[in-house]
Amino acid sequence: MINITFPDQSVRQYEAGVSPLDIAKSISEGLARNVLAAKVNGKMWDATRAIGEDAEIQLFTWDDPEGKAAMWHSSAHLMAAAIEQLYKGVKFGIGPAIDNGFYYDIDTGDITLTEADLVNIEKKMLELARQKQVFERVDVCKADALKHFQDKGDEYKVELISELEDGTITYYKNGEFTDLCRGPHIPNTSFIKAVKLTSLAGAYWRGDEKRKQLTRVYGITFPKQKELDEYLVLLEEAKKRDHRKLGRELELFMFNDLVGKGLPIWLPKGTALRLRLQDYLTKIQQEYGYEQVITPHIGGKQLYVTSGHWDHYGADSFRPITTPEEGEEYLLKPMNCPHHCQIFKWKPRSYKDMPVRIAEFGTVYRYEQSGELHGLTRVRSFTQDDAHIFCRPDQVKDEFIRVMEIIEIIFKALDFKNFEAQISLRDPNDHEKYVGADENWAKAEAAIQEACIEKGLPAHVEYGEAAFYGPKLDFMVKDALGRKWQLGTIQVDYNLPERFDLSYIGADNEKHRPVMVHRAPFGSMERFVAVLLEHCAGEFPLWLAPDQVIILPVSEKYMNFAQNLQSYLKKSDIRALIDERNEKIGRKIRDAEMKKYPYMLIVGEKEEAENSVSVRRHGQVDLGSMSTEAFAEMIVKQVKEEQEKR
RNA sequence: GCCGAUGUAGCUCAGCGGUAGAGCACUUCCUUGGUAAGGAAGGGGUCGGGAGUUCAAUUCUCCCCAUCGGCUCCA
Repeated sequence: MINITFPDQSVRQYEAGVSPLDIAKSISEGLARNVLAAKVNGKMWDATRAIGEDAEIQLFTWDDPEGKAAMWHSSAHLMAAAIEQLYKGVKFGIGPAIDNGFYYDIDTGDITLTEADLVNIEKKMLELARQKQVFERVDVCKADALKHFQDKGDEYKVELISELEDGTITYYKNGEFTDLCRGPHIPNTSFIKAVKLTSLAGAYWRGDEKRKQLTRVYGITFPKQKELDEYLVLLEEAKKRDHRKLGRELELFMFNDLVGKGLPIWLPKGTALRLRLQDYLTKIQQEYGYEQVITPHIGGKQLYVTSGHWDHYGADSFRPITTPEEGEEYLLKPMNCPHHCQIFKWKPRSYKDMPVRIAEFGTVYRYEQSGELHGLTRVRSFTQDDAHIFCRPDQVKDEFIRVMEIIEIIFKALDFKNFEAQISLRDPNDHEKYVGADENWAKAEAAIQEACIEKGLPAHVEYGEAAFYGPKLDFMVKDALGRKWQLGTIQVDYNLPERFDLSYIGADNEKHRPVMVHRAPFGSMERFVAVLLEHCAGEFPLWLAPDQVIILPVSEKYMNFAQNLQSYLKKSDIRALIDERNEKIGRKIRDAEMKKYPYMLIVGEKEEAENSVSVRRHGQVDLGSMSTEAFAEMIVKQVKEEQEKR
């Protein structure tokens, strides 16, 4: 008999060789029907795999991320099995589970898969799934494994196996399909009830662009058709919220081939929105002791040679701008930090002046690879809500806390309720590859973690993710559809102060090296507006909406009253426009709803007589009428409350 | 940059070896209205660009450009 310990620390006894599935059965039939995988003594384990010794066990169902991973990993095998049957002679790379489903990289040889093939593969997968094929785990020795895949002619698997240690190699077989795999897998294929292959893409073997490009097939599976349907609805919803679509519909921004790819143009309404965001942040930054600056869009090449960016990124950037003058070269600025370093250096700084906080909405230009461009989220020119804080080493923690406060205010005002942080620290095994003194790093890393704890910010630590020049803290928000986006960032930099030989005079009358902190609560205006658009589906908070109110006269007879109303509202800084079209009121309401204006004011005979407005809120029905004064007061109050949601 | 797909009116899209169509939007007229599409008429396209095949190319082929889905990269 062996002792099995459950997550609640209770212990039960079982025969040696019992499987997690057997254990589940002993608890309840229902659980047994749903167990997809398990963790045994900290190792991922098949539900059907025997346990030979005392163990701590955790059972996973579809509701656990681990259960989903097992399901999707098994689905990848199922898809490979289907593809192998449909298309002879294909070779397989790797096929893992991912956040939302799975993929398999396949060398299809002379065959080109198209979207149309995906439907056939889906059908085949469902056919195989219904056969209730068991996933059988087999231990193999390296020599046999190599021989098996060499005979099959699958050089990708051979390469993978040759890198594995003998004695650790396992196959999983389902039906006629055998794959190199460490598992775990679901008990059998019948759990896979609904299949959707989502897309086809090219992917380099092992992510190396010098190697062969394989065809990557993405898919997702579910234990119930209903869940697939729900997932497809979610995808539809995401499509509706696509910021590129909303950006056009709401007339916020545009792109133009003549201007150039990846170069967004902000339209009047988009600009109004962006300026409002900038003003909001500027005001907060003033409270937090920032000084606003403006620097040119280009900088001398030598600036970037000194900063080190030229060596690092110069070859993959926009080419230098030359002038009639021999040897004179400028670069479009890819970041604002070198300029700001010059501002710090411009006059002697005392320890009493620190920290110096220099802020700029700085537009930068980066030559992103053309295939990487995407709406407003990946562009070649964007404006960072940048600031650089030059401080003493003992001030790092306090500065982090202050920046975190700003980010919190911003996120709250924009209704991002869920956010968390990722702390990126050095690779503990290799301190060599980082610049800056070891003790400073240690101090800053500790400061960041303490700051998170003090602010009660949920954060997880990633080792080895720090930049070579310093540790950082990134903010991830979850939007209304539960998607995660990386927005704000705070980064410590030991590199630039060194390269630009920045210093301040300490109390000891000696020169000291300041610590530089880069930070951008929005990240970039472009990216932030994109995320905000998708988060609120274009229904901006009232304070931000480019147009807050639309006045809908019932007929042309009331146009005069509408115009007077508009100017009256303007006195209270309420942004209102009038639908002057010769259309019926029902039509005007419909169109105003589609344009997502927060408030509609219907005005006709009655309103004119009473100097009142009939109010309708976007997405709601008639709210009844109120006096024009009461309406203006209500809007002003609401805007104020939204902005002060701190 | 690489793989694949796409590119037809401002938008969403249909069509096709015989040089274009719908809906919405736009303009004008009629209607002057009360909480999600009133009616009529009209204007608008070198069918992404270039070359080739053909009696004839928006349609077929090739090359470019842009967009989309991925890969890679991200100071």
